[in-house]
Amino acid sequence: MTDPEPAFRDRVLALVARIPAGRVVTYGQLATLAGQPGAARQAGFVLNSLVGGSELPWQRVINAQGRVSTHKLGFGDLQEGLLRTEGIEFDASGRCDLARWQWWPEDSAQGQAAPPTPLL
DNA sequence: ACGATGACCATAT
DNA sequence: TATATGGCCATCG
Repeated sequence: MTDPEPAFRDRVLALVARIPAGRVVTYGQLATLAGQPGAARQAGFVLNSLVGGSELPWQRVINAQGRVSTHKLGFGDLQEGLLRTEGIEFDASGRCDLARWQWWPEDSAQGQAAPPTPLL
C-alpha cells in the first residue's frame, strides 16, 4: 500500500456509475461507501476531475442539504435541469428531499427511500 | 515541510 | 429558514 490510493477515486466513480436515474447520493455518502468517512471534499474533488467527457451520471451527486453544489462552477442550472428531467423535484429554493430521492446501494441497506414514482 | 484551497458536513446562533 | 464557524482530508503552489 505504498501507493497514494487510486482505489478511492476508482471506487467513487464506480459508485456514481451505479446510481439509478431519478435518484441521488451525497458527497459524504460517496466518501463513506468508498471507505473514507469524512472525506466528502475528496469525493467532490474526484468528480471535479471527470466533468466534461464522462459517461458517468455525475449530476446525481449533490450535497447533504439536498442542493446541487456546482452553481459556482457554472453548471448548477444544468445539473438541476438534468435531475428534473429524471423526475426529481426541487422546491423554489433549489432544494430536494433527500429522504425521498437519496439512493443507497443494495449492499448497505440503509435508507431505501420511496419509489421513483411517488404520485402522478 | 507549510499554508491555502475546495462539486463538503454538522452544529450553533 | 438562513448565515456563520469549525472540522475534515487530500491536492497543490
